[in-house]
Amino acid sequence: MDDVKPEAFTATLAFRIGTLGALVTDRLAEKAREHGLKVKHVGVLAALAGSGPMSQLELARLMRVAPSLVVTLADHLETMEAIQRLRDPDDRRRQRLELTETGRALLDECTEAARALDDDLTASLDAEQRATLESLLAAVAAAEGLPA
Amino acid sequence: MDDVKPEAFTATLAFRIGTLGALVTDRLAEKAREHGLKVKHVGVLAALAGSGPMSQLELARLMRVAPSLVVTLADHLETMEAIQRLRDPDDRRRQRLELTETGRALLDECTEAARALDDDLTASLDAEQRATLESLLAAVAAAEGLPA
DNA sequence: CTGAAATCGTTCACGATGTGAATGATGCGG
DNA sequence: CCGCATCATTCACATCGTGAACGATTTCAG
Repeated sequence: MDDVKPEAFTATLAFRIGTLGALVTDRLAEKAREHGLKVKHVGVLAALAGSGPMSQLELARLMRVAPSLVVTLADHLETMEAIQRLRDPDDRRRQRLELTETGRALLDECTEAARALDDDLTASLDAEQRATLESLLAAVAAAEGLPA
Repeated sequence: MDDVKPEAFTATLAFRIGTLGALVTDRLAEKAREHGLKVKHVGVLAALAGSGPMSQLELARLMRVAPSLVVTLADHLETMEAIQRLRDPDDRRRQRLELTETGRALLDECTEAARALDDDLTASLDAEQRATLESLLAAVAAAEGLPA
């Protein structure tokens, strides 16, 4: 007993998900860069597509990010005309962020790129295993209160 | 047909693994900080424990990190007496990094913390689902050439 | 109605993290 | 022995995100 395996730490879920997450995010960043975006920009587009228009503060909470960061993300997306920034007439402190057609198209392209990445990642898995993995990760993500 | 779901991007494996990875790494960082370490320091300890003593360059390649970063990581770990840095007598350019007893103990504590985190993450899963998830992630990680 | 307090977005200075380009020391091949 | 590769180190730098002000607006108590 008490025979601790040397690889115990790297065999941990926390370590595996962490390192895999970093790897995957790097690759996703490359693809997003081809469209002039960072990963978080795509996160904004996805949030707006998934939850509809919202204020910057709502978005900040959803993305678990400082409100000041949303400013710069929205700035860039607005410049690209991927989103519209409208003062909420009912509360003129709020900026209502809304996806444009351009933004939707951009998101679709990034989604396509992400799917291609998925295919690559799961190349060693059969269809059933892949579906299982997706389902289990979705469950864990949901339990942690992550979007979608 | 062609009815694209709004949540298509967030339902992607790439996005899920990426965001989950960030979340998990943050939590792991908190635990590591209690021991005076960053996550990458623990990565160094784990690598040395798993693959045995090695040079800084080997470690840099294993961790997919710039050699200059290994310098500062090793500096800190050496100060804590978690590793030993010995000039390789056969090739005096190399620094042979080796885990000390202190380092081993530190790694064990961090592994324990990671396991606790794992339990938390998989609280909504039964034992079989958790084992399946671990196995599938290990397969994906292995296919991407990640350690352990 | 009015002034105080809260809310939202914005700006800015800053810390934290990691990289790539020099540099110096050492090893190796002709 | 000399030229070149390799390893570790230092350092300047880019990137990323945060938290503390601040101004504009809304809300609410009295």
